[in-house]
This record gives sequence, structure tokens and C-alpha cells, in this order.
Amino acid sequence: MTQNRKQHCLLALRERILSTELEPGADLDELSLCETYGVSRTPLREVLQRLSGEGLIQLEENRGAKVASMDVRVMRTFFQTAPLVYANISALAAENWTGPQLDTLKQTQSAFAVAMRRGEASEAALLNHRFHAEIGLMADNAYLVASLNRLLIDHTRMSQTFYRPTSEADRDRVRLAIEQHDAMIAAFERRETALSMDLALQHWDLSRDQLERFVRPDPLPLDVHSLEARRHAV
Amino acid sequence: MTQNRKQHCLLALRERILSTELEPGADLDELSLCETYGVSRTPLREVLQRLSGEGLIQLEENRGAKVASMDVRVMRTFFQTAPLVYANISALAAENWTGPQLDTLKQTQSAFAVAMRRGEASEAALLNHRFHAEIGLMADNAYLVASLNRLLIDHTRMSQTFYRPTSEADRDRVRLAIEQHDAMIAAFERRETALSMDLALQHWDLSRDQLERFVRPDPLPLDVHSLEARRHAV
DNA sequence: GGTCATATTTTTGTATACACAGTGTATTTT
DNA sequence: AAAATACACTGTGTATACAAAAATATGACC
Repeated sequence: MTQNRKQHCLLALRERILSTELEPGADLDELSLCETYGVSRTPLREVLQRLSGEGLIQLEENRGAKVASMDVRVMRTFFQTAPLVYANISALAAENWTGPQLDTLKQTQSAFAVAMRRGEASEAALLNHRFHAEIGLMADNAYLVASLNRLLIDHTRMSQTFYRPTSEADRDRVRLAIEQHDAMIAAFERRETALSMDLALQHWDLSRDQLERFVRPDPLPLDVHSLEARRHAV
Repeated sequence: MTQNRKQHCLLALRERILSTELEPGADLDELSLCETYGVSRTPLREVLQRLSGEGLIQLEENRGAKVASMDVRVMRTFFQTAPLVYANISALAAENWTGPQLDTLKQTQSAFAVAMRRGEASEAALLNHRFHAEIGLMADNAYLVASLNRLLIDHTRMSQTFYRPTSEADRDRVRLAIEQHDAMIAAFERRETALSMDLALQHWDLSRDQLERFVRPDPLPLDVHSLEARRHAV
């Protein structure tokens, strides 16, 4: 009973960070977190150490904890590294998955599809995260998974908007993402290593387009007339 | 002053695990570690959480900490993953190093050469570890570095014997390793990305040969006569 | 009004005491 | 004598009290 509070605290903080409810760079106060989760400072601080190890937060001596930042510099390396890791993880997953793991993956995928259909955006984002983390487990390669998990943290945080589609084109992209997940599951099931790799890269391409749109969004549809009107008004 | 004890405890435990003074799978007792490093259990446990996050130890609920194991299964994935990560890290290091980082690397390399020449085996192993960890920092890619660090943990632990050469052929290999480090530094300095990658792969090949020799050593020079003698004696 | 020094408050770091779980042993019961 | 249960022991988990450091507020002085 008593340990579950600590566990819950860990899981809850992870989710809040991944969903950007706790924004990158946000300060974390130990005492208020203690109150929120009903644990004392000792176990809370251990949770923070863990989260720090996972790269979700950054600890500074005598300065407390901050949610891991996401500046422009890391974005560059993110785009540089993601396809390499995702493709290899996917190939390894196709080779090494076990029955229970594949079942779990299918469950996560259907929960993800449901959440998307219901428009539960942050739930969908977390389920997508879990989907890819589970592929990491299937890959059964502790070394690469370390990279994958770091990538997924930032990927999930960046793609929060993705799961809140506003245009019909956005909705199409989401549908495509779900189809790609299904295709990946099918490829894994048949142990098609090369195909799994390809599908991971296609999935990445879709995500990358979306992320770039997030970083550099379409210019606002401000027409020349209203702009002129404002200018004269001054 | 007070924080340094904790810091020292962290660094010392890292080194003891990397040098296999604390063997893979070994149980870690909190109280005795507290005595050894003169800290109370609270900071010690935070150190253990950190080490767990780095993959150096494994924590189990109500069961305490063990040094991360190194079974045959992880060896397979180690050999599978190392060249990919080392090569890419090396290429990125060539592109992204900063002046101070390169200076530090050169210092580490000369300290490593000195330790080798003096036959300080475990010191050499740790300095080799540091050398490659510093290349990781130069690469400036938090995602891949996560993999690199995991790889280096097991690599350093496996290659403990490497730095205690027994034959002249072994000594040659060590000399070659040092030369390869120098060549890598030179390639970084000239920002030669492709060359840096090649050199990393060559370095890996040397290390792989050595590690395979460790895993599957030469059969003992037991001659047929003594074997026959034993057989008849029974 | 601004700046520096100092006092106060807030927050982080550590030690210790206690609660709880897991393990092994001894005693009891059949 | 074998099995089961109770008990003690060892070691982990948590709360709280205290110490130290950082941040903030206060006030004197220029």
C-alpha cells in the first residue's frame, strides 16, 4: 500500500511531463509535489532522481528540479537521430518480439485508435508513446532502447498538437498514422525485418512533416486589407 | 563539504562497478556502503537511484540493489549495436567538437598512454572509458549518447583483461589501440567526418577481436601426454 | 533613487528514528 | 520425524527533525 503512492507519483509525474501539462523548463517544488501525491520528501526525492535518470527532468545542486527543456538545439539533433534509431528498433522488434509483447502492442494500438476517435488528445499522445515504447521492449536491445526512450520523450512532447487535428488534412494524417501502426504490427507478426524498417521510416516521415509544421506553422491568413486598415489607424 | 561526500560516493561506486571490483550481479548493502563512504542512508539511496538510471545497478523493490548483470544475452546485443553507435558518435564528434573538449580529450589520451606504459591496468581501463565518454560529449547528441553510455559500461567491464596484456601479441594490440586514439584525435581536429567514422570502426574491430578472445579464450596448452597419463591413472 | 550589506524566509540536503517486508530458524504439533 | 506456524532478525521504505544553502526582503548609506 505504502509503496504504491511512490509508484503512482512516478507514473503521474511522467505523464504530466510527457503531456506538457508540466511545461519544459518548469520549476518543480518538492513540498508542493509532496502534498499533491501524499508522500514525504524522502521518497519524492528518489522519484526525482529516477526521472532525472530517464531524462525527463534536470536536477541542479541546491537548486531543485526543472522539467527537461526542449530548445532549438536539441530539435536539430532530434531530427538527425530519430530515423536511425526508429528504423533499427523496428527491425529488431520484428526479429525479437515475443507473443505476450505482441498482444500488448495490439491492445495499446486499439486503445490508441479509440482515444483518437473520441478526440481525447492527450490520452492519444500517451498511448502513442506507449505504443512505441513497447516496440522498444520488443527490440530487446537495452543499448538502443536507451536512445529510443530519450527520443520518445521529446517526440511525445512536441507532437501534442498532432492529436488535436484542426483541419481535414490533419485528420487524414492521423488516420494514416493509425494505418501505419497496423501495418507495422502486421510486419512484425510475419517477422519481416526489412519491411518493418521501411514502415518505421514512413511513419517517421509522416511525423516529421507534422513536427515541421508545428515548428514553422502556416502564416496566419491575415489579408492585405485588414493589414492596411490597421496601418492607417495608427 | 557535505555534498562532496555524496558526490565522491557516486564517483567511487561508478569506478568500482566499471572496474568490476564490484562484480556483475553482486549485492549492495546500504548500511555497509554508508559506512564506507561516510554518508547516511538518505543520500546513499539517492546515489543508488542515480546509478540505476545510468544502468550501472539494478534496483528491486524491498530487495535492495545489485550490480547490473552481464549475461550472454546482453553480449549478443552488445556486439550487434556497438559499431553502429560508435561510428555515428565518432562522426558527430568530428562535426561538433569545441576547443575545450578537444583539449580535455588530448589530456585524457596522454594520461591513458601513461597508465598503459606503467601497467596500471584498471586505471587504464577507466581512462579509456573516459576517453570514449568524452567523444560522446563532443558528439553533442543527447539521444545517441544515452546508447553510448550504456555500451561503454559493458565494454569497460568486459575489457578489463585487455589492459593486462600477457603476451607480446597482446602488447602489440594495446599499442595499436593507443595509435588509433591518436589517429581519431587528428581526424577530429581536421573535422574529417568520414575518416572519423572509419577510424571508430577500425578501433571497434580491434576491440571486438580482443573481446571475443576474452569470451572464447585459446584452449589451455594441455598436451596429449599428460591427458593420457591422467586417463590411465583412473 | 540606486546599490550594497545584512537579516529573514524559503528551499534544499542530511541524519535519524521508526515502520514494514522478507528470510531463516526454532519450537510446537501431528 | 516431518510439517507448519510463530518469532526473531536483517535489511529496505518512509517520515520527520534539523542543518545548510539559496533566494528574498529590509534597511543603511552614498
